[in-house]
Amino acid sequence: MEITLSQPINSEELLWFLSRGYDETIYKVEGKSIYRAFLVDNEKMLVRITPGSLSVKIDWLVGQPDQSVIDFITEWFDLDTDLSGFYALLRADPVLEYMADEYKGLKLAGMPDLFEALCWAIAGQQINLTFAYKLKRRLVERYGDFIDYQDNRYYIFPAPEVLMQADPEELKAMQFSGSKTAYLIHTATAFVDGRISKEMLMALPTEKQLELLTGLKGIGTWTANYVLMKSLRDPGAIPYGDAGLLNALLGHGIISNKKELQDMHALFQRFKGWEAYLVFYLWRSLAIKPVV
DNA sequence: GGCCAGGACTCAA
DNA sequence: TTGAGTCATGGC
Repeated sequence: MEITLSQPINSEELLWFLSRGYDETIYKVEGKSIYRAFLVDNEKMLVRITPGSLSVKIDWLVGQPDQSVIDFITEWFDLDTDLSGFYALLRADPVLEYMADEYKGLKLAGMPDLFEALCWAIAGQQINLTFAYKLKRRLVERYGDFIDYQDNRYYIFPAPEVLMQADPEELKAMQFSGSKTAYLIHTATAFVDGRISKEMLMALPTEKQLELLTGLKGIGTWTANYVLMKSLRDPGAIPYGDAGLLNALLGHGIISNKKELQDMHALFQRFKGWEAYLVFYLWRSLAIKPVV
């Protein structure tokens, strides 16, 4: 089946971003397609997603076409958002205007699954991304379900019910720190207890969302905003303090050191309503070469 | 070997 | 509310 788009997307940029040299566990990019397994009503599915310019092709390799998977993919790649407002702001900025052409049509790749987004953020706190992906792989391979298909194994992110009961010693043996171990189990427990869910968050205003998230152990300002950006798709979310963000701002000469952030705040002020996209594009700019 | 990594916590002042 | 110390381990 195919999703028809009203705005063209940059599928090459998307595929490149999704596979940008890290060892991702939860999906596989091969050629011009993305492979990902899903669990829908206890049924495991495997799809091949092939983004074009004005359409996204989805093939069910295992299972039957399912609307919830289509919705997930639409959200994952932010297919419905029109970026023209963002590009108008970029073009008005002498330092960042190049992004409007160079990354044109690049959609913010999100993480629709809130639990996965939180776990990923916890795993990635304060460590380099290469190591963070290693931790994620160990976690998913140990606790996640999977589908075997043509010599490949496709993993599904573990459910909170499973992670809640993980043995802390086992997590530590996978090189999760004591803190990360505790945070992961606390977070999984909060999901199982019904203290947090994506639906719950979606019904709240931003301040209450941040309050609920940062009320969980291990979820600080950075993580809370990170998941608002990647999972709730709050266009105004900014992961304050993010190391990559600060480095990108330094690289572009927008700030001159990591402690004086007035110019960063002024920049975001100008990008009201597109802050999350600005962060995503700044992250994107880190990936190939530092822009000096 | 030292600094940094897509931080958060606790505790003191 | 701000700052220092702590956790914890790999990557470069």
